[in-house]
Order: sequence, then C-alpha cells, then structure tokens
Amino acid sequence: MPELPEVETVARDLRPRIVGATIVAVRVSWPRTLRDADPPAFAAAVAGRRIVAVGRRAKLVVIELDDDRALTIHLKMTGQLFVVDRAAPDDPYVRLVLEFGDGRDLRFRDIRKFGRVGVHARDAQTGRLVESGPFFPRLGPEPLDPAFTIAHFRRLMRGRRGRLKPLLLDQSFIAGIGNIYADEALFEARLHPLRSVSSLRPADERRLYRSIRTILGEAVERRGSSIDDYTAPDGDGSMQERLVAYQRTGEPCVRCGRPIRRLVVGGRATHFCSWCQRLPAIDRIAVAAVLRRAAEARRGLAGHRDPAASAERTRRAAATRRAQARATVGSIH
DNA sequence: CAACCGACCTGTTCGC
DNA sequence: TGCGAACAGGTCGGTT
Repeated sequence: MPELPEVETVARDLRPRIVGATIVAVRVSWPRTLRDADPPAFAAAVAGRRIVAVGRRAKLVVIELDDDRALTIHLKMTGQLFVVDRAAPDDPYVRLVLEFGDGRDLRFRDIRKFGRVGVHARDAQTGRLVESGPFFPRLGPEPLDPAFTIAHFRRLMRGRRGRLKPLLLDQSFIAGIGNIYADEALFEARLHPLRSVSSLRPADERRLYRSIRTILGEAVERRGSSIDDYTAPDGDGSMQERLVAYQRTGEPCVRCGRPIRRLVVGGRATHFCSWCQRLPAIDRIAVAAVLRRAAEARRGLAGHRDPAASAERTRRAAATRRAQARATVGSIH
C-alpha cells in the first residue's frame, strides 16, 4: 500500500512512541512475515534490544536497535503498524508483535500477508543501514533529499530507454514512488505515462523533477493519502483530497475538463489526461498498438458502465474499509 | 536493459 | 441470494 509519504508518516508517528522502548519478547503468528521465516532466530536477535531510532528509507520503516542492527519493515499493500497496551484485544490480521518491557506492544497488522520484516546490519560508525545483502533491494536516491538535485536527476535519466511510468515505479531509479504518486507526478508534469524517456527535452525533465518533489513533499505534509487500508498511528492523511488523476477515471481533468483515461501499463492501473499529457509524434506510432488493445479490451467489457460513477463507488467503498481499519487499530501512546 | 507475467494473499465489488 | 471474475497502493523471479 503505502508509498514514500505514507511510510514517512508512519515512521514519524511511531518515533516518539517507541524510541527508548526495550523489546522483551516477540510473537509471530505468520512466520513468513519474517524475511528469513525463522521466528526463534528473529526472537533471539531482538530480545533485550532497545530501540534507539526510527526512520525511513524508500518504502521501508527502519527501526534501529542499540547494537549493530536495525529492523526493516515493508508494509507492501496492506501493512499497518500501531502501538497498543498489551491488554488490547487481539486482531486476526496481526502477523507479528514486538512486546516492550513497559507493557505495550508494537503490532504489525497485514491483511494480505505481503509485508515483510527483516533484520539488517547497521554501520556502527555512521548509524546508517548497510544497504546490501541477500534481502536488500538496490534502491535509488531519496527524491526529497536536498542532495537530490536536478543535475543528479538528469544524470540518472541518461542512458535510460524505457517509458516514463515503469521508470518512476522502478525503486532502483528513484526510491519511494508508487502507483498513486507516479500518476500524479506525470499529470502535474504534463507527461504521458507511455512517453519514452529518450524523447524528453530538458524542459520536460525539469518539470518531471519538480513535480515529483512537489507532489511527494505536499503528500508528506498532508500525512499521505488515506485510501483503503492505509491509516497511520496518529490518524488519516488528507492527500487523497488532492489527487487529480489517480482513481479519477471518467471524471473531468482539472485543467481541461476532458475525461481522465485509464490504461494498464506494466500490469498497473494508470490514470492520465490524454489531452494535457500528449505524446510527441515519435512515440505515437510505438504506442498506438498499446492504446488500440486497451480500447478493444474496454469494448470487450460488455454493458459499458459509467466510469466516473464506478470510480466514485470504488472510492466510497475504500473509505468504508478504511474506517473499519481505523476502528480496529485504535492506537494509544 | 526493458517489459510482461505469474506468484504471493485476502477482501470487496460487480456482472450474471 | 449466490458464484466467479476482476481488482487493490508492492515487489520478486523467471521469460521473452
């Protein structure tokens, strides 16, 4: 589920609650939640350790311990972290619990069981996570880091060949962007998701760089987008109110009024305005086949329903589900 | 290297 | 009312 802004919010909410806490025991109800699927080894590694810092890298929550190690937690689609009193009622979707010496629990709840928790080495000198090893993916730079400049961005783009949307989702290119913010950044930059990277001119690259930072920055300020199962320990974000492309199929584009269109790119739903995010001539031919196939697929879906109404239904259902998730979490300090 | 596919999971919605 | 298919914000490994 969560992308960079949501994970950042979770880390910030967790920090004041768990820094200083000592882990005295571990409960694992779904062993595969652990990246090495070995609960006894995990318990032995963390028992007695004190938490000294909480941060984020890409979409990972990083919990640093008072030895040379850190826990990384990837929430994937439906993971949630919250702190409750040990006596708080159990929940069938809680997969892993860190029990603290002060009577509280850090609980990891994850309906779809995609989330993963790993133990990683930490550089004793710098306190930074060692970003290597069998379970650690190659991660690109942090887009909101001040060190991530337009020059840096240009250098990364050089030599890349594919299309924009898959590139933005590639965590080894830039870390932390997911499906929502990829669509929003491309809309903001007025770039078509199927635009070829090699066709970008300097002005296009500048707009893309700026839109990525603007969208992610605002999303962090707004505590992320609360959609479906995502909610943070200190409550919902509000970025969902500002999304203008994602899940807006059929609704009028906020810039030109033409309907937002939906395509599947790399297996992911992709939302854009085909007027504001036009393809240059070079790309049109290459992309024509993709668009034709999408049109055929749409026609194939008999009983063509109203896409805007459908999107609205989807959002309402999502809000309901989120309310249930929130009620379940019921986090305390 | 780039893109696509099925896996991994569960819950919800929609068409029939 | 019930049933199956499609879909959901992420990533991985194996193919093409």
